[in-house]
Amino acid sequence: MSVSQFQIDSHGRRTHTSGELRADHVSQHVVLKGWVDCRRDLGGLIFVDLRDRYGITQIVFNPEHNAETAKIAEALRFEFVISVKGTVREREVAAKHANMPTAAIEVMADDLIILNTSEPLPFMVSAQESRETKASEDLRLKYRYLDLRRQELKHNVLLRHRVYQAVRRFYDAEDFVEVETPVLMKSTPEGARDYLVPSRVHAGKFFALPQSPQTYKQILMVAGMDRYFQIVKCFRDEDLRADRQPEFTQIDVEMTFATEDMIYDTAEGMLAQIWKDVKGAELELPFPRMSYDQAICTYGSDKPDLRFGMELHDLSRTFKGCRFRLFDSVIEDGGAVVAIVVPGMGDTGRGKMDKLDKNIVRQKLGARGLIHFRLPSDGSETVSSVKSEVLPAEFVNAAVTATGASAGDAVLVLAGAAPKVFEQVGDLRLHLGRDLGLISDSPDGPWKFLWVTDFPLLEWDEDSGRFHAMHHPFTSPRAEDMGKLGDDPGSVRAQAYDIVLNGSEIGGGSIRIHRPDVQQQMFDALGIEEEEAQARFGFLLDAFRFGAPPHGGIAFGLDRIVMLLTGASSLRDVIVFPKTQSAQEPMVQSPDVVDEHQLTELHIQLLDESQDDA
RNA sequence: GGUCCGGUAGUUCAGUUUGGUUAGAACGCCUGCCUGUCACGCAGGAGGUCGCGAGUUCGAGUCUCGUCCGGACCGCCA
Repeated sequence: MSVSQFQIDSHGRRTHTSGELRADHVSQHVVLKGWVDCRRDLGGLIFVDLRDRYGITQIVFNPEHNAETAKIAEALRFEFVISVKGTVREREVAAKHANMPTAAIEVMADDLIILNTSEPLPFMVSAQESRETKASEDLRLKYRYLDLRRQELKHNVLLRHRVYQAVRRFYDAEDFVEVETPVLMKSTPEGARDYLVPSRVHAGKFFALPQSPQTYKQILMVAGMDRYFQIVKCFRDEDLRADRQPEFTQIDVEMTFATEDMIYDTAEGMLAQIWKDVKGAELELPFPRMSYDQAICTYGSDKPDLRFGMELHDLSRTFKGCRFRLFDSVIEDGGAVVAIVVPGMGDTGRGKMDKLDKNIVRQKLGARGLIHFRLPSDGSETVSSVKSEVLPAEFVNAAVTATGASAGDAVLVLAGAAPKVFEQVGDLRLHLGRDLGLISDSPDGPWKFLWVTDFPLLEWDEDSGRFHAMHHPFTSPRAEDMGKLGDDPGSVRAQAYDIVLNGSEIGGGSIRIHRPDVQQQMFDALGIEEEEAQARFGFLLDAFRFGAPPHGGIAFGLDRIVMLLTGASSLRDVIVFPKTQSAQEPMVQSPDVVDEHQLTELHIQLLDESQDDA
């Protein structure tokens, strides 16, 4: 029989999936349907691993059992779609993959129907190959439907599904209302760049895809919805990273009459639900909290990775008046001298240290240069990278004491302007943590959650010469700092918080402003003119005039959460059809050009390429 | 916008340092043999615009310039 011949599926519906047959199914007659994961043709006997979403079952074709069926089976190749009618039986020889759930049995085929054939594959899909594919990501994205058949990606998709369900179950039980907010909204060019959608009906006007449903969810609070959540796509037209996609999914939450503690409780409850449902893990609640200032001073980051120690030490006082010019000048200018203690680095040679200095500290971190004190493990005298004539030994020893370093450790020191030098040492800490194998990205944890609280409300932007909202312009200042908004905006703390997991920011939120006068003060501090504020956010200011309740909320990066749960190294592995780093989608090849006609309808005229530089 | 790495058979790579015969390997594909495999085995075969374009050279996969694509990072991401 020719393979190309059209086959009618006379087997009827499948009786089982390829993942569920066990020893107690033996001697049952079954119908299985799925893909040929692989085929082992021994000349007479043919073994086929039949795969579907649920698992793999071994099918045996034996010419002595049914010659005609065995003959058809010779034509089977990778990824053919087949229907098999047969009898479950115990395996004569123990399976080599005894850990496979269906390893105890096989199906002796009585009949085989080839439902569809497959051309030779651009890359291997079969289970053995798929644990760690060698295919380039480019190719995998182009043939994403094949990539998604692989164990790893299939697992990620299914896990992501369980996360959605856990989230919905939790919020529903907590009386939250799921509401869909518009995807076509208006551009609010504060922050990230918007994706714009031209309006056909209104010449020269544009919708924008939401960077977040922020203003809508606040208005839902004004509307009395009380508790809202949504699993929602958000869009940002910025450059991509391994953990950044132009369209991504948020778990968006807002609560009326919320305090920070109420938000923390609910968020912790939701995360605990996810971890319980997906990992069977009980998270320890509540999560620890740390202020933004403390995070920067202790870890040099607003998203500290607590999976390992190596905290920062501010040695500015220790080195005060040390006569080492670099330290003295930095301290005099209000900068800081910051150190970390690296265990096991006390015997590291000068060459390696210089390499670290050159390749990492100077090139990658852009810092001024690494100073180090090594404490050999044999307890001999501390070796300083700076000669004692230049930096007296008493100061080196004081530094060693202050950091608590002991034999076998190295003390690494950077000096520079604060807070930048803290961040640089923080990056160095992360680099070394990874380098020394102190960080494990295993999907089994450990899970180190942390709330980072008391973020600054504003940050100074050198380029535009004005303050920017660190979170967003609707974030409420702390009540006690409200008075400083006018004279000393830089020192105002916000009621804003981030939730950090293993050094990744997986969510953030704030208590919002709910009074028009405070919102106006905030716009003033941001240098947004009244007219402009009215044009951009008038609808929100209006809403605040009609009994807006106090409210606050949080949004989680669902993709990042799934990425951490799966141990994936890239967001692209947990998104079914992701964009490449250049924000394109290789399978459908978007974005793409459109007809002149379509453009005309949208009142759009393209600039000449040559005018691009203008 | 910038820095760095990569692009050679359907796929993953070697070959580029030092330019020189017919560009190799593994997997996949095709043919034949093979009745207990599970990375099945054995034998044979087909398969290449060395990303693209210019340049240097007697001669370029290899050197130079440009360009496109992919990736990591910086800037950017309220």
